[in-house]
Amino acid sequence: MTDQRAVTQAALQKGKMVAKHLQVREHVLALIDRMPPDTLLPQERELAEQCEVSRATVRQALQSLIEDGRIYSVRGRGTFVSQRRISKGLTLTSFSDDMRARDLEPGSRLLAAKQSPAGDDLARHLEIRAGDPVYHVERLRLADGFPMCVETIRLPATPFPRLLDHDLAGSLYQLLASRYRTTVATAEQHICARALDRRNADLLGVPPRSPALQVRRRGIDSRGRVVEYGESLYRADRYDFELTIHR
Amino acid sequence: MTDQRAVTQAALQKGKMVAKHLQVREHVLALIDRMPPDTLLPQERELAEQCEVSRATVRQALQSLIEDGRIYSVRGRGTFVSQRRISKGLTLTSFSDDMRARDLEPGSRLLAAKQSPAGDDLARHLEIRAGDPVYHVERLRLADGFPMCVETIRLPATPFPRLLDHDLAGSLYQLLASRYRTTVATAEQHICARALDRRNADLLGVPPRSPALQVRRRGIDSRGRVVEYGESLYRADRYDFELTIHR
DNA sequence: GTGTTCCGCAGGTCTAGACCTGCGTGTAGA
DNA sequence: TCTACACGCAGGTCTAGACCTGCGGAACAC
Repeated sequence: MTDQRAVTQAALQKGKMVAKHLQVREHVLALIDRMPPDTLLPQERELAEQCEVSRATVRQALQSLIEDGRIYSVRGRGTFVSQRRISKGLTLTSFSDDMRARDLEPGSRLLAAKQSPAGDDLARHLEIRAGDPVYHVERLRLADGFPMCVETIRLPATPFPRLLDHDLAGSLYQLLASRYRTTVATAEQHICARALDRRNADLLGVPPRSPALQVRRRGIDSRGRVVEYGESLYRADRYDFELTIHR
Repeated sequence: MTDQRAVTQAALQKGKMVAKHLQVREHVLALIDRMPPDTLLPQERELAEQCEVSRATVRQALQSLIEDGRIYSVRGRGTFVSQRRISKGLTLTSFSDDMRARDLEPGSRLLAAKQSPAGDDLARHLEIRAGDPVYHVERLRLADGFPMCVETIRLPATPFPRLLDHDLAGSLYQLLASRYRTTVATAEQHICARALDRRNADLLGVPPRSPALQVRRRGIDSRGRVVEYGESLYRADRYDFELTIHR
């Protein structure tokens, strides 16, 4: 299969082709798209032949789909299409993605953006030293133009020089990824209910003391460094948090 | 490596040996146990030699550790030890377990237990036919003797004959497991904030219109059948929901 | 002093095979 | 009729290689 290889490499160099296991993944996704739950998929050896790749590559693709809950496999029997249950909340998404998944157009209004030294509490959450410089970004997040949540994010300033000079209206996660090569790999979230104070109620356009969903989030990159500590207050009447947990 | 193979197989047959990739995993876990964060691990080819396995097997082990957040890898540089964190996995726990994890003694006061036919809405949630018999169990859940949440659970009656005859003060999940051999394998949860009405506020011992965390949960067993559909209203001042999500 | 280029390191992708093991079924024996 | 065993299917594990690519440092050039 040396020719095949040469073709792949050449294409990859031109940036016009993706890894084979991702191609197989797409192929299988297209297959299961028209299949009812619990339908038997072609066996791994067959898929390998169809896609002209080795079985190991097929297995890599299937593994990723299993992790996504799209398919499941039973030893000795085969691989099957999963029940089509919307399992949102498992994936780590930005506000923008989250809104788009709900068929809403995300928007943003910057309320504040400043830099100041960290207090004891904030330093503990961000795992930095008290007094280290920290960015504070506060935004009113909109869905189809209507207020959805008030979001306050704090980031350690040192790893992200001149962050506040960028456009802060869009996805912060995207900015961190494109400008600073930092991805939030893990997030610890605390969810609780709160009554809105006057200011936040006004911002969200609801009466004071209305209930809100408070999500405190600590974002951690793949190296285990804390990159953000944020707090979001969602309008209770417009937002709920969905998640599916297993075992 | 045919001898090695024969040994492995013989041992596996006797049930005295685990898969090699799991052995490698343990090996690496032992290594990183004495290492500070961001320490460089031996390279994959070296580990393969140390453990006398192929590089693919090493990679399988490392992959599982990356998914667990124990290590991270940087292309072209190597694999490193992650920051040490206690990641409270997204485990499916009962109220009782949940409270014990918070060092609180779980309790319960039965408010209602009855059987009635399912309406359209409830039937849809439980994936049964309208009119099918359904148990309704309402309980005030206590932590160290103080009200923590009001919980309403509905279960299809058919799979659980004489459920209401049992003691309903303890863990319902435990009852389902011990008496009916049914385990909730998956749960879909919707979390939102609510203002408490008069009745529930009284039950929880807070002023009316106080905010509460509402958790609606659909429990599904390993065969994909809906086992329960419940709704819990937690006192916002005493409860928050923690979860860690990975990308 | 400051880019720029080159090179080596180490992880990422992929192959073509081999063998193991759980599961279901079909068939033969009790 | 029912149990037991044999067989085949299909996923699970593993090997020994090959080549790609991002990263960082060193050597070189301006």
